[in-house]
Amino acid sequence: MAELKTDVCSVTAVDAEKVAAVQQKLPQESAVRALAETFKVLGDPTRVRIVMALMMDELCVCDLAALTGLSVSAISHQLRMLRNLKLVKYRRKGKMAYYSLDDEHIEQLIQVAMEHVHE
Amino acid sequence: MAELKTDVCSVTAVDAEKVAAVQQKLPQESAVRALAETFKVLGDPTRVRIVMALMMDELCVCDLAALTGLSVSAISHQLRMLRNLKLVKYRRKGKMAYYSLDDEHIEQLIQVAMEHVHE
DNA sequence: TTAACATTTGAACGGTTGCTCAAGTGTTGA
DNA sequence: TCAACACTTGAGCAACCGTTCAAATGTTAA
Repeated sequence: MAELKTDVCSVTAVDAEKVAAVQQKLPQESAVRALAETFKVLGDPTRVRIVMALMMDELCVCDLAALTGLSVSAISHQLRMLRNLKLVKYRRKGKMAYYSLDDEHIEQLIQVAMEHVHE
Repeated sequence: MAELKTDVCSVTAVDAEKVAAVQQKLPQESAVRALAETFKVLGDPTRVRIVMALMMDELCVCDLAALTGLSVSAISHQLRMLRNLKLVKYRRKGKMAYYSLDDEHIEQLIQVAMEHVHE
């Protein structure tokens, strides 16, 4: 009865119409992955602290290290990740690298998530 | 010159005033952790698909398994996580368990994150 | 040029995560 | 009562993550 590629798991209670309708409206693979990546990068306490700190001020790597109590190296690794996902940007001034947020949506995300955790 | 507990990493370029001001405004440990947990649970393609599917319709476990191509067991494990974080709820009807979203903020989060990934 | 320094990078490590498989729970209908 | 079924749960395993440590990069100032 299952027309799709897998009847490996022979589920009989599937509401095929509903599933087909929903499946059609789901964004494609790549969009889902990009969405998950964005959330994942915010899914770590250290990176949340970094982002929230940068919501308040522009800060250099060692400021962030002092703020979090972590090593400069650890912070740099995390900043690279945030940079790759386009959540933060930085400007160089001599030896220093001053980081700030790159996207106004990020503050919104933090805001809405705060409302969720506060029930 | 560093007055705090660790001068392990003897950073000299820290802007102490800025750091102190930001640190004071950062939410406390537990709030940061709760925030990160919320993002982390959305930081996986399978769970994103589940949540987006539930934005469109109420679905049972095997509907979601069919939708994603994963095993019923895998879906159930993920639903437990979403349940624990209060992102989804369910009602029982006989043998079936029908899942739906538990929090209107989740849809907002997905919405805002979509705007971010679409540049 | 050289030393000092802010930052970045790569390797390596323990801990975590997402899946599968097998077994368990509880409901339905014969 | 019993088998079928929808779902849940626990163990186990490979892949991934966040940190540290050591080394590299690139800038400043002597």
